[in-house]
Amino acid sequence: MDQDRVDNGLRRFESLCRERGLPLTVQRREILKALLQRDDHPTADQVYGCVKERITGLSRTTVYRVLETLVRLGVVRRLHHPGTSVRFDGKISRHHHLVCRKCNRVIDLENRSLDHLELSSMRLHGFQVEDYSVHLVGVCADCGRKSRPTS
Amino acid sequence: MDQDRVDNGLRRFESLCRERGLPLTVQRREILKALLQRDDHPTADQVYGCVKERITGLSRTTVYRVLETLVRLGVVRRLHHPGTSVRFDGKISRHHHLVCRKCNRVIDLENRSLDHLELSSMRLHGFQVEDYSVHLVGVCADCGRKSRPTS
DNA sequence: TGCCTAGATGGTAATTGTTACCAAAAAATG
DNA sequence: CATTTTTTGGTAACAATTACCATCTAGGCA
Ligand SMILES: [Mn+2]
Ligand SMILES: [Mn+2]
Ligand SMILES: [Zn+2]
Ligand SMILES: [Zn+2]
Repeated sequence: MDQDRVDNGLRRFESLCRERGLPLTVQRREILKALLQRDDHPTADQVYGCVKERITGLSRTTVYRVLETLVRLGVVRRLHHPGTSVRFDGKISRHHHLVCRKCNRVIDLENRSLDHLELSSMRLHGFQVEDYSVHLVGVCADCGRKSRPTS
Repeated sequence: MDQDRVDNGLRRFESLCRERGLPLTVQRREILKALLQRDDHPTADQVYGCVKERITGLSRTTVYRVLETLVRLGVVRRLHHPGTSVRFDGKISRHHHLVCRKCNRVIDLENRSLDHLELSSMRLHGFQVEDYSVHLVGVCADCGRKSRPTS
C-alpha cells in the first residue's frame, strides 16, 4: 500500500469537495480511502464488502453512488474489463494493465517507455486525446502455472 | 466496408467449424457477416437489431450464444468499454481504439508505430502476453464540436 | 452551540444486460 | 431417408445497476 497515494488522494478529494460545495461525508471518505489503499481493481461490490465493516449500515446503493461521484471528481477511474461488472482504479496517474484472459485479473503495469508514446503524428480525425493506456492481454503467472503443470 | 475482411472472415469461420465439427447454421453465418461488415463496435442487442431482418424469428438468446461461439473460435473479439454492455469487434488484426468519454463511441485507430511496441524488456512477473492494444481516451470530433460551438 | 436547508444516505423496487433451461427444429452422418 | 447430435426460440431466472423516496446529516448561520 502506497501511503502517499492515500494521503494525496484524500487531500485532493477534500479540496475538490470544498471547491464544488459537495458535503464531505464519512461514506465518501471511507470508500475513497479503501480504493486508494488497494492496488487491485475491485468491483463496486468488492468495495462494499471491505467498507461495510467500517461503516455500520452502509448501503450498497451508496457505494455505487459514491463511486460515481468520485469518478466525476476525477479522483478515481472507472475500468471496463472482463468479468461483467465495472471495476474501479484508485490510481489515476498514467499506467497500464495486464489483463489475464483466464481469471480476468487486472494487474498494474508501470513502464516508462509506454508512458511517452508519440501520438502527435497520428491521424485522429479530430479526436482530442486526453489520456491513453496500453492493455496487454494474456495469461497471468498463476494461471500459467495451473494449466501447464510443474514441468 | 472492407469486402476482403468479410470474405476472409467467413472462410476462416467455415473451415474452423468443419475442423471442430460445429454445424454451420444460417444464424452463425449471418451474425458473423453482420459483424464483419460493420466497422463500429456494436452490442449484442445492436447486432440482433440488424440481423433479425434477415432471419425471421431470430431470437435474442441465439445472438448472445452465437457471439460467444464466435469469440471462442477467435473470429471476433469481445470488447469491454464504456456503456455498460459488452461490445463486439469483427476486426481481429492488431489495432487500437479511440474511446470518446462523452458519447462512449469506440473508433478504430490504425497506426503502424503502435503495432510494434517493444515489450520484451518489461518486467511482467511471469505474465505471458499474447496481444495488446492501446486505448486513447478523450473527446471525439462530433462531441468536441457540440460542446465548443462554432468558434 | 442549536436550528435550517440542501444534499446525501438506506432500503426497496424497477430496470437492464445476460444466462439457464428445455422442447422443437435443423445439421451432419451414413 | 432415418438417426444422432447440436442448435435454436422462448420463457424464466439471474446479477449488476439505477430509480425512487422517506429519513438523516453536513455545513451554514443565528
Ligand atoms: Mn490500474
Ligand atoms: Mn476495433
Ligand atoms: Zn490469471
Ligand atoms: Zn463522442
